[in-house]
Amino acid sequence: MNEIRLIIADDHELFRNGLKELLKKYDDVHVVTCVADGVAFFEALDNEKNIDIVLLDIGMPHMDGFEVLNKIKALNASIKPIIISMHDDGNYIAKCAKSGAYGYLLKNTDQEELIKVIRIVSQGKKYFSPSISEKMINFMSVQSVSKDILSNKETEVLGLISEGLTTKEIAAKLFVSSRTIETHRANILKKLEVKNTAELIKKATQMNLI
Amino acid sequence: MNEIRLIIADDHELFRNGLKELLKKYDDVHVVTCVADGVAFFEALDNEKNIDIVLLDIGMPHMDGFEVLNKIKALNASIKPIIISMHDDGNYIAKCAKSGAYGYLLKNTDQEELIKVIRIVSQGKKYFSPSISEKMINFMSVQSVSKDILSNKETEVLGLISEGLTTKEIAAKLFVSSRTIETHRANILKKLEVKNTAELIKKATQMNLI
DNA sequence: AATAGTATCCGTATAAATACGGATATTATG
DNA sequence: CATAATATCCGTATTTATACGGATACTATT
Repeated sequence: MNEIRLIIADDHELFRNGLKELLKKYDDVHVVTCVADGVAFFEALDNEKNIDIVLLDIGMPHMDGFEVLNKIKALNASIKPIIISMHDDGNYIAKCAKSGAYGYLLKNTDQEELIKVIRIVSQGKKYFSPSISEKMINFMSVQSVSKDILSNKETEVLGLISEGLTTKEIAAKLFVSSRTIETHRANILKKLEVKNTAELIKKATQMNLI
Repeated sequence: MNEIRLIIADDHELFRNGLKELLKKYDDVHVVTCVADGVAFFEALDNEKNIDIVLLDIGMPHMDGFEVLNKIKALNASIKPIIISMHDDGNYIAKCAKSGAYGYLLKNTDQEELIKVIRIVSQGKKYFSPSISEKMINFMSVQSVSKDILSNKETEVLGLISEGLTTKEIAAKLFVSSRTIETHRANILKKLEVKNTAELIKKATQMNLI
């Protein structure tokens, strides 16, 4: 029988300890240690090896869950993070998915769900429950209103800008004068209510325009 | 009994007609019309009113599924698109979710799943099956390797750049000389292997850095 | 103690972007 | 048909960004 070794990272002592007690019931799960923030978590990770899973709270002091996720990802560590959050914002969920979370649970999840996700994730599979996925998908589509504020040409120019082409290069590519592209640029900035290229690309990305 | 009125948009005649036949079995579903591409779809939409759902193929000539999705979204139409695709790339799935799809089915889905999704979506709810969601989530986290290539200061500067601040403004904000920020900028461009701000912001977004 | 990485600063120069203001031909749209 | 939006073009001026090359002080790590 392979024991699942996990760490609990949550700044609420009661929750942390409760969770630990609760997991004692399951023979295949061993809570190696509990920590109260991201910094302590990485210290613990240095001492303990062969950790399979971390149950990770998002809202922690010092180094929050997002930072921990990103750092784990950067470290290329084999530990698989499961987020335990109070919030079911699609925003949060999508961020966690992007940052490499293997699961996302709400704090009011029932035990069956919790142990189920732990077991699935311990095998290296990701699991986001249908209701969580739904929240995320809804969020993803919320953004972006109108692709229509930009004209076709403007959209085309925006695409080329985002690829790093300069005004001159774009002009050459589209067989028009640089002044034309400059005008397009100016109009795009105006329409998206931004003041320079950096902000433009950021906003366009958010709006799903490129 | 509320009849579900739907349009089928797919460039493969056999598939289109087969689907239509198949849906005849269900009394609550009425296939209003079938079209072969996006342009024809919008023409049909002009003539027929009260369409609830469109079963939408991604790979169509003239105007493909993505474009149709985006246009529907822009129109703010009440019609709810369900994607029927041959591909289960997380990439495609995520794009569709972003573009407002209400469902995503593979072409080898079984009938039960199809009619189930149609009925769920007809009530205004989105439905992406667990296996489809999983593909998408896996894709989302694939990107981004190292937050570590940038130093702390560089990351900070990058964040401010992405908010549209100029070099001078950033310098003032961080109480250093403009030349320092210029150097940071140059180093960031070098590290991310891009040649200007536009490309920088795009790449940073993809890498989940901002 | 030495090395590597980071943060800070400087000069010179060119290229590119942004801010004004104005104009015409074509295409949609009411 | 008239109006509005679009794509195209132009000038002038200023501000920013990018490309070179070089330097010092601090920190952390070997």
